[in-house]
Amino acid sequence: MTTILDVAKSAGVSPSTAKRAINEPHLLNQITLERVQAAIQALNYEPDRTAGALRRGHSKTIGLMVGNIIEPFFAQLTRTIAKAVQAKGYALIVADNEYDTSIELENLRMFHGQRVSGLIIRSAFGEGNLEYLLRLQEQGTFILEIDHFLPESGFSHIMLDNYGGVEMGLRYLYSLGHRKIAPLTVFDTTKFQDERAKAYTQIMTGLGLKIPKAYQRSTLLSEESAYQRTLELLRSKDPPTAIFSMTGNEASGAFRALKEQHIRIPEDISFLTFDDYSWTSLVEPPLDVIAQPIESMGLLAAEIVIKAIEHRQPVLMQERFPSRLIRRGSCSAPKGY
Amino acid sequence: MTTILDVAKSAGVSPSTAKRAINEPHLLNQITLERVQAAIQALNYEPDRTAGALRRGHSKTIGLMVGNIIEPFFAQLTRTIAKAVQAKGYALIVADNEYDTSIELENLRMFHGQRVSGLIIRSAFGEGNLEYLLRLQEQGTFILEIDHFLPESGFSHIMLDNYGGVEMGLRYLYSLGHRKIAPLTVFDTTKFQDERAKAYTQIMTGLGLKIPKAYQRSTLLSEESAYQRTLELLRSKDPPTAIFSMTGNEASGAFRALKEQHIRIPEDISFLTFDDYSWTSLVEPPLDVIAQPIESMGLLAAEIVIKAIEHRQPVLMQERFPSRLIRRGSCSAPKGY
DNA sequence: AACCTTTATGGACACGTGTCCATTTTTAGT
DNA sequence: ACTAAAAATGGACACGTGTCCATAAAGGTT
Repeated sequence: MTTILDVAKSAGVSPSTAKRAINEPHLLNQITLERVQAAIQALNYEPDRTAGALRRGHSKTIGLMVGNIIEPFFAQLTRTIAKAVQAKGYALIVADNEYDTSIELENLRMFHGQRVSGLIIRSAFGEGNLEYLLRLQEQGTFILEIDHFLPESGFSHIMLDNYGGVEMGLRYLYSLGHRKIAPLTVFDTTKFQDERAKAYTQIMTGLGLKIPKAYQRSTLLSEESAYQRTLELLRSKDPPTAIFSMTGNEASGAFRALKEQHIRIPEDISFLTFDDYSWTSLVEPPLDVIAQPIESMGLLAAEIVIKAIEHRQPVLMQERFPSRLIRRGSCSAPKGY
Repeated sequence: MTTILDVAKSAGVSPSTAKRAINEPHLLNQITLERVQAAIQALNYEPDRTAGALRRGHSKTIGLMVGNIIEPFFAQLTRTIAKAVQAKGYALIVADNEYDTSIELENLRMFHGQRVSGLIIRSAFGEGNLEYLLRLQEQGTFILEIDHFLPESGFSHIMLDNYGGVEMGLRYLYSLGHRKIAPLTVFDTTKFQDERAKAYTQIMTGLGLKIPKAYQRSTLLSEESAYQRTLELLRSKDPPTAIFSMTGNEASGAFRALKEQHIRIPEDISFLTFDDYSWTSLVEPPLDVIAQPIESMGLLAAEIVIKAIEHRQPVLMQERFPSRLIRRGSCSAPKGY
């Protein structure tokens, strides 16, 4: 493996000078600089980032932990962040926690071992790893939560305006005449309540609507779980006139169930979901969705993290992004309204 | 940052002994082992993998370069591989080349700098970076191509049996009575021909069918490109009776175009595509697809790479996976057959 | 020419681990 | 009790870089 020493020898300069050609080229005499650059080229020299990481104390690497890379929300986030941090000379290490605290811990250990410079995390529910995260932060790793945050952590975070999104959705359905609106979401009993579930409860109450027990059972952010839940809702003795899915992932399971049961949308039931996934405009009818500005969130996340690392001051930024309602035809007035 | 020296001191043993508690615990006296483990726990010690990487010469890190992480095929591959390599103590660094050779080169440099132990790559078209890859290999990085390979590279690879898949699809459409079958795919003019495009040409010819010039224009593996291409096909004076999309990505654009033009499937045109993406069963009609065993391919990829790294012998494995035809109702006999 | 400043270059060292070899302690065999 | 072998532990060093400080050369001022 060629090192900077080989480059220096080949260019006839000292190792220090050779390194400067890479890190502080403006300090070098033009002629010297070119000679070193030629040597780098000729030897195909590429600085060993593992050595740099050891010396520096962190690896110019960003850890990204998401719920599940397969979900388009996370896939797009991953792509945006990967590109943005690479442009700044950082590499992206990805892992997913499958919404499971113990898997998350495994991955946090791995990130710790890799001495990641920063960490962007969509943490699993529960406070399980807060302690570990705080320790990481203490050791100088900048931590940014995204899409979800632990209320007591005090980390920077980037979030959708979940309350606003749910409110927009519920008011929309309400204005169409719906009163029996069932959510597909996670009702967490711990203090780390899902924001959308909480907003649903608050806003429904604010609208003077009551929430039957049957609506408050959780799904698990999974397709299968939402599929089952939807079947249950349809079978209940007082079925909803509208279903409001809080994630695109759940929407897919719910839509499958509705289709299988030959429920007509929106004639029999109205359907609204978070996340403007590309399939939502391909199905019949195309779905009304609440779209998240995923790319903007990813770009800001990358920017904040890099800035915090390079300025090495404790940055605190907690940002909310607005969502957008896209109407395509899956919601209408309920029957007999 | 606590190091193994701190652990050793705290446990009252030498650094060598402390390290052995992690790397070769079977060599230690039970009592000593427990004492060291207690110290590790108490100090929250996590080995610095950047230091290990420097000493070892590679970073126990796998680089994964895909075309575009957003495509479900790559997202699922990423997830499967990430999980599998993490289980073996490796971290996964991801990057996508956007099917662009120069972006790919950037990322290869980054992987090189990170001293990745192995590299799994879905290379961009063209031979642009073959030289760089060969140099990486020479320096001890194991390289595995996936989904696509450069014929002259001699790297290990994991591929779908593309010929078999295309043949299965074409024979299926042929047996239904179709003779005018238009493909959505990349017709590459270089020697690095896309396997599916090549197979299409060969098999159509073998079936005694001729391929109009209009069918041989490329799409770019993108939704938008496939959308435009489909519109063109519909407008042509002798439109096809069946469309065969060679990737799930293109299928989405094509389906959108067909829907927009109010083309009935399969009454007006039959539609078949590679990739069993989850939306394909949600649309009307549900689509016939040729499914790839993505998870099996990912698992084998991870296994081969890790094995090659740990045995550090030059492994050569070139493996083909069969695809599977799933019929759901988007193909039928052409009109008037 | 003497001095100071600026520009350009060189050298020493530490980061935390893995590897290799040396040394000490224990066990087994007689 | 003595020796050889096995088990357990210890120590020295190198990996390639970034950082800090030292030195040399060039330019400017009096």
